[in-house]
Amino acid sequence: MSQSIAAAADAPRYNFREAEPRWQHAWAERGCFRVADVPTDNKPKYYVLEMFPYPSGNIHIGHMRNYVMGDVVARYKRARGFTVLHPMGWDAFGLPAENAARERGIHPAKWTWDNIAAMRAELQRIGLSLEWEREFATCDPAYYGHQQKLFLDLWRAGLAERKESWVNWDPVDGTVLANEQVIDGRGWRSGAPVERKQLSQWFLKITAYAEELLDALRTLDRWPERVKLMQERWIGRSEGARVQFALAEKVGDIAQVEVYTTRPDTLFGMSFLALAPEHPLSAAVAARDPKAAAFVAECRRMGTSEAVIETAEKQGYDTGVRVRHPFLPNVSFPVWIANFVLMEYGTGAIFGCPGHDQRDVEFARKYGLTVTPVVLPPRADPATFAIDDEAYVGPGTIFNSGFLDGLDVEAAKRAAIAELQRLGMGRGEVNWRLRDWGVSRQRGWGCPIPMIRCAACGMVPVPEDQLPVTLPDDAQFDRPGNPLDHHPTWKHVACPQCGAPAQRETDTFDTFVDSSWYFARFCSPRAAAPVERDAVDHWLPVDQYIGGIEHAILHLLYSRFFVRAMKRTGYLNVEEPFAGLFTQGMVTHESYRSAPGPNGTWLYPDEVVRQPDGNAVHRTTGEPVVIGRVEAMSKSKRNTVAPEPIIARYGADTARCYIMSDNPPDRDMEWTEAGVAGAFRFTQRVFRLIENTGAATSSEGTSDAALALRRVTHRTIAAVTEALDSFAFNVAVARLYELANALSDAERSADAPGLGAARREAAEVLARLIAPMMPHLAEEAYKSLYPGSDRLVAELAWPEADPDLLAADTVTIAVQVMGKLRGTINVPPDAPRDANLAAARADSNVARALEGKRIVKEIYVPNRIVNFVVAG
RNA sequence: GCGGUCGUGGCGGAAUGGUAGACGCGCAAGCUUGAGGUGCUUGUGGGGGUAACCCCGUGGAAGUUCGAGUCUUCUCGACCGCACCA
Repeated sequence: MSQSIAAAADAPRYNFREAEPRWQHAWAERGCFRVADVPTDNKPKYYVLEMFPYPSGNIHIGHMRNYVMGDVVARYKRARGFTVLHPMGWDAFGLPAENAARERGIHPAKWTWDNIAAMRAELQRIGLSLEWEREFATCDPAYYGHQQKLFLDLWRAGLAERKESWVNWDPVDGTVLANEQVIDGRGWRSGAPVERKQLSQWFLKITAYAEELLDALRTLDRWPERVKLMQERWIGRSEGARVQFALAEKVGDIAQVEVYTTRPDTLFGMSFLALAPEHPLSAAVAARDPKAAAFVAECRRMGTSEAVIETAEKQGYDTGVRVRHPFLPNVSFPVWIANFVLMEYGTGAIFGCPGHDQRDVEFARKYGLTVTPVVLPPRADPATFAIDDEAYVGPGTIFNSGFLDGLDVEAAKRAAIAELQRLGMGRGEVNWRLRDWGVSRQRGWGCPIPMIRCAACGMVPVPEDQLPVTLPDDAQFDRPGNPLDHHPTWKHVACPQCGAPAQRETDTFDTFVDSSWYFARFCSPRAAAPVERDAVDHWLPVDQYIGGIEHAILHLLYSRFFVRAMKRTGYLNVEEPFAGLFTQGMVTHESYRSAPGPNGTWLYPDEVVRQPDGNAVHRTTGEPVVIGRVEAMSKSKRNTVAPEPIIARYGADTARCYIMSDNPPDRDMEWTEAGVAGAFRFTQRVFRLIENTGAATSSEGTSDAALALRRVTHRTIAAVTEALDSFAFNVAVARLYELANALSDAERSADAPGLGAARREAAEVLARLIAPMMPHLAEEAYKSLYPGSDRLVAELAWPEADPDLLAADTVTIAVQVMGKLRGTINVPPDAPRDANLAAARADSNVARALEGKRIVKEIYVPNRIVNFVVAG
């Protein structure tokens, strides 16, 4: 025993610094991860993709966690017999490159390509099973030229259009923002309060697919429920009615106002009508009423930001105009302009029913408008029921409502709509919260929109033989605004139709366009067309997509739209881009400050040393350090850990192992030095165990010890397989620890017949099962078992569990009395019920618990449990 | 406000309605070592007992069940998303 321990301690250490690059080289040389655009093998396909990175300059731990998860899946599926597509590229357009250009005078292209080179090298050191031959960057004309072609096809198909619209304007970035890019009324990047502004912009008609995008969510059974819910709410279907309200007298040439409502059943509870400040009638009133004009201007200045901050503060202006009630021609109501009415939703006008809408009651109470309840809650008394400051929005019976009286809410909705239709004053309507996708950006580092504005011909598409429209090499980024617009020559071209001097569109696409179809381009990245039909037909949809929850709405919804648009334009024929979606959690870390509160400066983890007592001090000064919260890694709090030094110190496999083993992949993971060290010990231990097994020999035959080890080995195969199938990477690693422990125990037991062979089998299985998580170590360990072989684990099939060895020779049955565990019995599997019950009763502890009691029922679950229900 | 997720040892976490705490970290004792940020052994939910064992225990309360961490209802707490959507 002591001899083998000594041997273990003296065994050479696994030299990952030498081994990891060597195996990476071997995989590349063999082309282990290369597949054809249109494979001719008969193996099933599997497309695994991680959300491609923005080339910011460095790979961070969050990236690494993302790509390692994808790599585990890719390597596992490959071993399971799939032909696996696993590409990587760069989401390379974006603002940081322009900022670098502005601040440091580097051209965005150089900055971006330099970052890509650095990050590619970092990724390669992780040992990911990526097919680098497919790599591309979206800032390459070889990519974005195809995007321009796609856009022109969408435009011809009526899925792209130019329209005047109210936009969210970021005054700091000087650009338009999509609704999705406005967070709490502020620009998602600049953080500046967003203003309302009317501009002519390019839009992609995602609303044309609103219903389909919503309905198809039901088919995405391998998507997280919460992502689907977020999309469902974002698309925002509502059923209601469009109602026309005639003005008592015309304002300008406006004679009526249209309203959208989900509560036509409460029309008799109306007490006012409210308009959005941007509504045409508001403008018409403002044109003749300076006070109204001032109110409208005030609303616009507040933009969306103030409105959010002062959610409770509703403000309105009584225009003096009145509208007639559709069902009560002799009754009219005041028309207000109100800051809480949104022009973008519905018709930009609402009818106010304070009794049954919380916003309306707040508005009515503030301005002294009438409140008439029309829905009577169950068991309420119609004579006394009243609304104070709380609207009643529950179910009930309609009253105070003429022909609707006595109906329940749903029946009244139908009846009201029918009556509106009969009167020609309205109709039922489905409304959507989703708006069209504004894709124009006033930026110089993005894909040019391939359109030309001609004074005579209007908007003219760039002829396809002139694609790609490339960015100028000499754009100047040293002043605010759009560099393409400033450029002396770039935008000046002849109109393709009439030849007259014309101007290019100087806006570029929202970068979300770039990432909305890259997964399709990966199928045939060098094709002369945007995609090669055979390739996308073969590979799409992506079988497993992995990325951050922050893209739950924007990127995923846009991609879902793009697949539909590309299907309509004949590029592909799938319904959805991503059949399976997995959203991984963030990587967090403790934060450190030199002193409590605002006096303390943030310290990097490298500067801090933890003391045995749990306190921390500064590495060089020895000053005490304040340990702060565990939170998302961020540059400002300096609580970041870079993969590079970790890999240099412990090796890629150790980092990979730690990342996968620490906790479930969809939860946030706290990065700790102790955790990495633990994983490092495991990698070294696995190597030593397998190395030591290489020479193990023993007598022929078999023994209990050998059989036991073989059982553990095969159970581990089954358990790891199941864990990997269900994304339970942490459980998979735990099972590998168990196998390593069993192998370690066997190493120390006396030689028994067949044990040497069982150890070799366990060692080989261990080497192959760790491969998805720790691929370099797997190769090195396998090589030590088969020194003469040139097979790579990366090319081997997944081990198969032997069913005979999965079946136990004895099972442990728990014996309960009244549901409480009183003992266990070890019996042969599938033993007869009576024998097991007898054995259970015979257990001394069980017998004691049963003493003096009468058994009234015996619960028996074969191979699992016995439960005696007793009385007395 | 609306919607959702999650509450299990000191910590990360396991657990098809069937032996709660696998596996790891940490900790403790011991062995190895010139040394230990090494290797190894044993122990480690709480309480009681020399022990065999017993009692308690998955945020809280109730329910369904022979049996609940798991299912149902309510409740408390943490986190996330959306938010004047008519």
